[in-house]
Amino acid sequence: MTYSEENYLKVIYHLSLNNSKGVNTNSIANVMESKPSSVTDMVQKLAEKDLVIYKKYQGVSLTEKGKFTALMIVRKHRMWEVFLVETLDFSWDEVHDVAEQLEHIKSEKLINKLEEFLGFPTEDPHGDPIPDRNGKIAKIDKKLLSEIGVGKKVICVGVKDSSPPFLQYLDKQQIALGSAIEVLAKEDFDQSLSLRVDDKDVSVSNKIASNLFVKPV
Amino acid sequence: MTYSEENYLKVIYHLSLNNSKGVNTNSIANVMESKPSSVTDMVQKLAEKDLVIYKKYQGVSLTEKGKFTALMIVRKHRMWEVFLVETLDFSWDEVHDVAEQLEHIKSEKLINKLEEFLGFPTEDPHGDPIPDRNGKIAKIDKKLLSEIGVGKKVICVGVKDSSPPFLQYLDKQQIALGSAIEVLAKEDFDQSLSLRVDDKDVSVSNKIASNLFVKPV
DNA sequence: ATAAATATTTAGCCTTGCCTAAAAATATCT
DNA sequence: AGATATTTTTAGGCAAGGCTAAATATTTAT
Repeated sequence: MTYSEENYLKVIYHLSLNNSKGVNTNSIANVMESKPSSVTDMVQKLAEKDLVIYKKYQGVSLTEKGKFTALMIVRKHRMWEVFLVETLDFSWDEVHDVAEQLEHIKSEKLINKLEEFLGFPTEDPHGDPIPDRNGKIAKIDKKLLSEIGVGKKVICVGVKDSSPPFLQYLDKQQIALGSAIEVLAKEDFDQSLSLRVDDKDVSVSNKIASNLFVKPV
Repeated sequence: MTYSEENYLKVIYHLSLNNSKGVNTNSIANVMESKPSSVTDMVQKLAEKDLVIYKKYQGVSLTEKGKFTALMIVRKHRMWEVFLVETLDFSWDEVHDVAEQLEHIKSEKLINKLEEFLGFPTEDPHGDPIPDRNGKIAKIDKKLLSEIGVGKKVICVGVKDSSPPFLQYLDKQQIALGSAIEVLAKEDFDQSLSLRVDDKDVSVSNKIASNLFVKPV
């Protein structure tokens, strides 16, 4: 399994979570910052190795084998993110690029020992679930903050967008995983929210609220 | 800098330590398990990038830039070995292959944070020195056990050969870094040694003694 | 000093993973 | 339904990094 094949499987996995149908060539190319023709090439190779199911013009989907492989890459990525934040004191907006590299290290023993050292974490620093060694993912009960009614109290449990600018914005507003959030008011005009976060009052746009996962308290 | 280029620089660095002259094509090919013609190709590319000095038929040597790059790879390799043994409980004969992968992770911040977490180690689990972030190596005063006279007391500080079979042999004989060794006798016939290791009496062949580094107590 | 042996380089080819441009299939719009 | 737009695939090519076989230097041995 090459570095490149692993990246394709990972991207196809992530795109499959939204699209219930086959993932199309174009969207893979967009995410990978490559060209549709390159995607066609690689997808045909992956199909020959029984990692994806592919019919011309019909999009791609993962086989069981392909899905498991993708899950093990996601597992490694998220586990390393925990390590970087918990053990090496990286901030949550700095870990992605390094984890993109570390996720390709091949050693089952390494990832399992790391998991043990970290105390069997079930979520990464952005609140995304970490697959266990069998590929099982603990389902997390979460909603978008934008869907929460006025007066409700919730706890912040994850981010949908984990780009550095968004994470840095949250840092600035002192919104973190675990923060207690109460929805004080919702503005009809632009769906912006007035919140009480821990002890502070904060106002956030609908776009922010649509990228924050929360769970009922 | 590609994965492959990094491996060439590392191999050239290690071979330079013995040969004071230029490193020859053949020996690089042997270590890399590739062919001399492939080495010629790559060495020409490295020369164009000012990482090595190369004249046809005259062997290769590292430039300052190439040497620093190689030292940073050695630094990462040995630092990760410490992490694997100290933090994740790998044994010293298991770490090499994983460290070969980890040494290519590109992030200065990562290696420096890791160094801090590990308490600024100066040697890896085999007693080899870890270059600091400027490429400086603490010189370690060490001799081969085979050169130590009868009656002398020394401490085991490193291994010359760090292949799993040799390391496992040492484990079996309970010889580890830090072990106190007294040379009780040397056999004229085959240069084998009678040792007292910590509290146990052990006999080792000259081949073993020629692969163990010790320092005077 | 020259012949034989060894080491190194060159030439030409292969695979991987990517690209552009052109062709073909599918989707959309009126 | 038919024309147009979009998406996808095919064809042909390129760079990296490797290979074998043949040519060329260098070293060693007589």
